[in-house]
Amino acid sequence: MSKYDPKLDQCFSALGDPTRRLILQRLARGEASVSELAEPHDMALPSFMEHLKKLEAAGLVTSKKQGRTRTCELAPDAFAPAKDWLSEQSETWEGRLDRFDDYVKNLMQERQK
Amino acid sequence: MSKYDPKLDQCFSALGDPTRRLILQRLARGEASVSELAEPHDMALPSFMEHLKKLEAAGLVTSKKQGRTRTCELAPDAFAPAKDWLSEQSETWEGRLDRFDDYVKNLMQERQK
DNA sequence: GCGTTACTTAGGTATATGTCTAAGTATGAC
DNA sequence: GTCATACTTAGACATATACCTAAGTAACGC
Repeated sequence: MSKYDPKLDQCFSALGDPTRRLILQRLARGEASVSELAEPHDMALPSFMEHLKKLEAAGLVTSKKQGRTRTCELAPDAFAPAKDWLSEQSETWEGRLDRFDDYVKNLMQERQK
Repeated sequence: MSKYDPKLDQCFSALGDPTRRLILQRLARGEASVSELAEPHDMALPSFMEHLKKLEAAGLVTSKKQGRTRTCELAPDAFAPAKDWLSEQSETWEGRLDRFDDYVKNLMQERQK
């Protein structure tokens, strides 16, 4: 049973922003430098860096600096914790004991329309 | 290819809060009234209702009021959009053309240690 | 070494978020 | 009809978030 995990807060919150999801979609195709990543986003660089910082804090992205260039990469198994949590809930839902009851209840309501 | 979808913002943001994830975990086991849901949370009811409102806005929860009681339920396929987005990224990542290159690069780095 | 590039740090602002208390409203029970 | 129950609405507040500009710093490249 999944207990409360503060890392999931950061992970899902990070995913809740369109800019950050676009960064992840880009990184899914391969590593990139900060300026490469920033280029399509109409945003000042410091603002953009904040997004990268959150992705890294959430464990979704890793980065290393070589010379003056920072290269970012999708973290290995970046999405596993999020996917696992979601799957666990889906499975609980699908395995509910009262599922048949609900099914019947809905059917009855449909007929009354 | 997934374009920018504002519904995913709400969905992932909703998941980024521990109170809301606990609500969803509870609802995965079956429907419940607002007060049943609120009971384990040490929080004023109006504050708690805000969380429910966000879950509903995100399409994760549905609710109907019968008399003075509002019953909440996990939305059908609540987690599908989130799971789909995550899976799409994982697949892109796993299918990268340069994956073998990376593998070799990592191997070389390991040997230098 | 000097200018250019690629970030970084500092500090500011506006809006959103998560919480509260106090005061509704609508139902159900007696 | 009156009282308790189950939310709801309204309004306040503190912190977090998403952005900005301006001014660093630390490599390259000639």
